[in-house]
Amino acid sequence: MYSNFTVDCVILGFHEGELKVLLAERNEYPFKDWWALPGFFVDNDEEMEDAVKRILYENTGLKDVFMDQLHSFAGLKRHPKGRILTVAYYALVQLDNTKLKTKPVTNYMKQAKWFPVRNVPELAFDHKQILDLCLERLQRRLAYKPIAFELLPEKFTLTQLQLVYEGILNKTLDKRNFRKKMQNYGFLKELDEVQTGVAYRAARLYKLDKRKFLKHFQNTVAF
Amino acid sequence: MYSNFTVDCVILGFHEGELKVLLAERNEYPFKDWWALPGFFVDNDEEMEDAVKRILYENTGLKDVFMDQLHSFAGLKRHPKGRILTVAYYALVQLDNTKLKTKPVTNYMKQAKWFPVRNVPELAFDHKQILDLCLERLQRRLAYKPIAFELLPEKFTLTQLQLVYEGILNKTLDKRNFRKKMQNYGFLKELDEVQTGVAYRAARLYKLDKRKFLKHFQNTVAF
DNA sequence: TCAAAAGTGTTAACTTTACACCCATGG
DNA sequence: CCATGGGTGTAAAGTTAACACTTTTGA
Repeated sequence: MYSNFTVDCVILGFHEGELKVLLAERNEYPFKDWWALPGFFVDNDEEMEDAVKRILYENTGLKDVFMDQLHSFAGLKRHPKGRILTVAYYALVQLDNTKLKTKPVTNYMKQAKWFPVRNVPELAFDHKQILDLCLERLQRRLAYKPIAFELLPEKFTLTQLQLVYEGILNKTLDKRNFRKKMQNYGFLKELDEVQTGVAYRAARLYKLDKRKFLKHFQNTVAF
Repeated sequence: MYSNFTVDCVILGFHEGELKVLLAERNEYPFKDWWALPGFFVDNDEEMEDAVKRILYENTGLKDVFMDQLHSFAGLKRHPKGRILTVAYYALVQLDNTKLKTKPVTNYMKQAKWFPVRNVPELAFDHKQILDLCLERLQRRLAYKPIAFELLPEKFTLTQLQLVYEGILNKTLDKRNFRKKMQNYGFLKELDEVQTGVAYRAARLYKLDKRKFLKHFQNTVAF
């Protein structure tokens, strides 16, 4: 039994040097055949976060991902059938090649597909607005939440980390300054391992020390 | 005709060197006689922001105040009668002595009263959680939204401004450093006026140049 | 041996922090 | 003339920004 409100998910991954968002092609009116953020009604006896997890699983096959609430939208005209309140979330997944193939298992959508966040097709409802808000928030939260790390595998190189920062901030950064700053924070653990399978000099791998990260940023506000 | 969701408002003002929140004493079950954030069901044909404005007006007699959405709460157990989704907002008002007297005009509450934000009575529902989240958000947003200025009259002294910053950040700041920094930003207009009615040297008055403020902070993110 | 990306240091500009006294005013 | 808060500068420490070349590796 469905409640009267929905959740919509901005599911983000990082692939080929780009930030990507998972969109679903709708198979239902209104906006049939349009691309939209994955979302659906929350069940009556279901916690909102569990609905987000369910939608995430239905669309990507993934569980246990980082998520955070974004904003709620309840405009009287946002849905042609009358006001439907939606609570927007974002979720960050570790996209590798094995996870690129999506397999939507519901019948209210035809397919799901990853798009570069700054090059999406026209979206249903107010979903473009939701996506834009999400990107703006990520830029701010990047400074005090482990957002970049949730988009990367457990072990990563500094170049990969820099590319994620650049993708979210939508600008290029200086390599030396970036590495110096990251290493000075003290929450990166340098591993005794290097990349494998590359045709050039293999880069050192690092891990996030989440305890130190959170400690570092828990009280970071202006002044 | 009411919709099935509510808005709850963290209404904040600044008075006597302290950040204060307006609380309402409930006159209805559940939580009859408890203090709570002002809030109510949104009407079916009413925009959510208009509901917030309505509640604000009912509780304070004020219109045209700064407000912003905070977060939505939809826990299955947050309301004893079953899940009721609420969208929490905060609103910032310019509290002067003429506005301190509150006059709730609804019958679902007995009275409204201003409390220091860090010394509130036990609150109904999950309202303490909402208030705490609000204070945390304000600390972050203070750095890039004109929050402090919305709590002050149009013309204010630098000491008043510093007190607001201190109230929100919940710590004391160095007077010289604060003034230097604020004046360097360049968004304060120094007026040719000074305070009146004080028994000591009158302080210079300033105004916010909102255009310059927004320009200054529109692109402020880490790196 | 070449192509590709890894890795590395210094300097100048700017920002932040710490700190204490004299001044102007009204009562 | 005194109590109260208004107003002001400097130096040291820390952070950010700009900038280019050598090294390692696998194919």
